[in-house]
Amino acid sequence: MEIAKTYEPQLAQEKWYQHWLDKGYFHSTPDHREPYTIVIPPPNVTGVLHMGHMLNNTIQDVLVRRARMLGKNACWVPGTDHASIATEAKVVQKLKAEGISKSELTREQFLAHAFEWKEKHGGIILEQLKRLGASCDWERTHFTMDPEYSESVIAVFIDLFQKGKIYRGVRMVNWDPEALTALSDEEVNYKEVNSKLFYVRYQVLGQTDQWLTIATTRPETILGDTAICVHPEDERYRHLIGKTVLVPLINREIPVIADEYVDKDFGTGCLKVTPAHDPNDYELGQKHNLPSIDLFNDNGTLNAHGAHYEGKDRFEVRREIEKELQDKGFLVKTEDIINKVGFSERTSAVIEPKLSLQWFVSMKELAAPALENVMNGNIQFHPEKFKNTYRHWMENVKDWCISRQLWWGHRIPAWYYSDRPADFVVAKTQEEALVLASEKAGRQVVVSELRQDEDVLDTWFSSWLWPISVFNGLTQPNNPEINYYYPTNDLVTAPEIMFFWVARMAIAGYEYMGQQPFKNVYYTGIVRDKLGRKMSKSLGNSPDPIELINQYGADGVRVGVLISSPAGNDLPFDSSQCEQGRNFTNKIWNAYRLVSSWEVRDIAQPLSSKVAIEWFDNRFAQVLSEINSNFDKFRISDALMSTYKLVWDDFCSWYLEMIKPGYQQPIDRQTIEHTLDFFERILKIMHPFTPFVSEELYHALRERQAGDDIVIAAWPAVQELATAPLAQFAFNEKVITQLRNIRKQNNIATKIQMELYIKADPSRATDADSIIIKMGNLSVLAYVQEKVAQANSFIVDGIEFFVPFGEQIDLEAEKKKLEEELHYTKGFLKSVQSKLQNEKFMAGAPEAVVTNERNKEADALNKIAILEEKLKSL
RNA sequence: GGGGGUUUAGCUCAGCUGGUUCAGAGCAUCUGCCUUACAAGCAGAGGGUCGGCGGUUCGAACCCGUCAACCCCCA
Repeated sequence: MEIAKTYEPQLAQEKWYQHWLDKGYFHSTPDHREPYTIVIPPPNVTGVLHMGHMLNNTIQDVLVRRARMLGKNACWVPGTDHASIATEAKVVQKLKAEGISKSELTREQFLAHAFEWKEKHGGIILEQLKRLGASCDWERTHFTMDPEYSESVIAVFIDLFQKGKIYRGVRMVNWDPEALTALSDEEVNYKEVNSKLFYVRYQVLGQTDQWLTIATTRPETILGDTAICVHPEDERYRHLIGKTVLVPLINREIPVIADEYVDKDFGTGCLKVTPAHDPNDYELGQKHNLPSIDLFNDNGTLNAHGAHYEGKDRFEVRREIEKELQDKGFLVKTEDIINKVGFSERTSAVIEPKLSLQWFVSMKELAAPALENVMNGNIQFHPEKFKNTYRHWMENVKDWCISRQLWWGHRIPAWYYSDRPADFVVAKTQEEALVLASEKAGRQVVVSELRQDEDVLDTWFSSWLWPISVFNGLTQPNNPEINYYYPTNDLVTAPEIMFFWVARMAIAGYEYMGQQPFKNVYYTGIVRDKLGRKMSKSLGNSPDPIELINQYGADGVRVGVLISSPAGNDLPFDSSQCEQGRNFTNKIWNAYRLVSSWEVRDIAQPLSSKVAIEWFDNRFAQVLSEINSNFDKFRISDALMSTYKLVWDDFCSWYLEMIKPGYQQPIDRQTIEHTLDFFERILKIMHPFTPFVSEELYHALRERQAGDDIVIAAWPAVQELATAPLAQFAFNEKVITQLRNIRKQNNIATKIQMELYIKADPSRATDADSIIIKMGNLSVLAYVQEKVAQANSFIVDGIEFFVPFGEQIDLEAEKKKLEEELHYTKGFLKSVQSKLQNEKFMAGAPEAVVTNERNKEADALNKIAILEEKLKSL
């Protein structure tokens, strides 16, 4: 049968993925083997695959596939995250497009729409992962809002509340006036924008014409001022400390206070303090016991404190108040400045710092074991440098605001039984809440009085339980699965979510399992485009991974994203890398074409083949241990590069060429058997990187019994290494390269045979000379006592080689070449000798180093003698 | 403003305890080849004051100091 000249990946991909699924190879259940567990960083349920996922999941699949081949019980748990704010924003948008506004709907109606959306789009991303070849245990697919998962989230909330770790408090939060919710700090993007700095003067009370001028970018908040603050050592304002000034337009009296927080050099050195609308002002307000005046409604319009601006939008008020301040003589001047403003990641609305009643987790104590166990290495970070960042954050950890004013998510299990904020209980169900409320209130509370908190929990409050709850470790403690799979082995994720996810999983792991959730954390880099920009949907610079797979094959893309992606470093992605990956799959495909084309006969084995087999056997062992050690150190791209070179250079360029029979000649049985064995070993170590082509060729290579598939084949064992064949080959390689050079320089075609004379004792002859004869296409290889005149010559490891000149000779060129080499060697000798003549070197350097230098000197002297003699003879 | 990191070939990166791993790899480039597995290929070659300056040392890409550029995180 004719085999295609190029590898066509698509058929193999469908065929083998389905085969693996049919055989249940990815499904894991606890057994006697050592477990190897990875939980996927759950992508947003309605997301689609982007290049970041591609990189991240390829790495996980490589690790899982190798572990499986190493005989471990490999379990890769997939799933999706409900991603409360992102998903809710998408649903709101979709409804808006249909002319439905969220405010028209009840909570139940909205959730019905949301679930419908989730059913339609959820899981798309998981199907895409299958295209990539991800060997997840799909029977274990989880979703962070599955009933049992939700149960564990609520249980943890209740537990932490009972332990006093969850509290309700008024805090300054990032308020999104469009989505009408608080956001975590991580959901706010700060951008530089062009703003105006307004200089506004406040009259000092009791003085006829004394004014104090402040600078602000937010004049609309003037109505909420409750103090003016200056630096205590600022000579300009010292005399005003303790005095009272009047807020412009409304003439409210506020004090002038002093605090070192104020930057004397910014603006006028006077700061207006609006505790309700700025986090720093809030701190100042707390410190100085200032009242807070909240000016805004939730949607960003002004409330009754806004006086005659009540009901108008904050930005409209900014324009109007500028004019009024100007008209009434309060505006001194304005300046253009650039400042940083926070925007909502989801709605792009300008964030309004806002005081509100929210739920918090008190972090300090909870975080302690999670910090300690990363620092002491129980949890290892790869690369290690991220430990510093982690420590810095964990040592300064702040309380975690976990409430979100959304509907899509886990609803906070708090029940209020009156209008007083303190009158609530935390309970799993309404029935339990009723009992607790009655106890707490000291009276019989009735169901109609109970009102559940409207907020849902931050998404991360569910994903921090991921490694535990995918095995139902909280709802069914000590079940066989959690006991077997937990702690998991490796976590592969991006450094951006080190704090909101990795750190919090560690915290939950110690709090609820008394153990770390994973042993290693591998941080991937950010995928960037050629210009170094982060790949993002909004920039439109991210290629569609599925398109790439269609174009280059899944194996090609996997190699493409891994080939230059060291841990923790950004990956500058270019589709040419996928081309390199595709070429690699094609290379091994063609190696198979070659091997399969040979006719096998019972003939004698050529000596060169015997030597080649011995060499490759050892070479394989050598590279395999390199690959293993790179994997152990999580140096995935290095492991890939070693594999790539072993396949391409050692196996294809050297080994196959060495054993290749002449055109239309048969091959002997011994050699082909060894070759098939090598081929199989190579496919095995390729498998984690290129699962499809390796499975395809594994089956093409030999008849396989049912159940003999490479995906579950054993990873090759490391054999003992004989160094002699490797050294011999390295020597021959140099000789062959020199011969090729001579061919090239003298335009001698490959098919023309050459003669080679070696000036050395014939006892130096070895079986390996057959390799030189074959690869150099020599008619003669002979050992001689004297140098050969009229010949190209070269030196390898101190031995002279001669290739007699043919018809055309270029004496001048040969002479020039020798002179250059002589010049270089003399320079080298000089540097070595100057070292040896340096008394300080001789006194300070260790014996071994000195011996080395002496050897270098002797070698150089020898070489110079040979070169000089050769020059004379020309 | 605070913290962390990076700087080695055109690009992306290795380089272990300071010394024969004598500055390396892959890609790209150049030259010659359609040699019967593969032009998605083969063979060969060129290319770097290891960011600058100063120091320690017999010896520095590696240790110390300093300056510079870039990146990330937090505020």
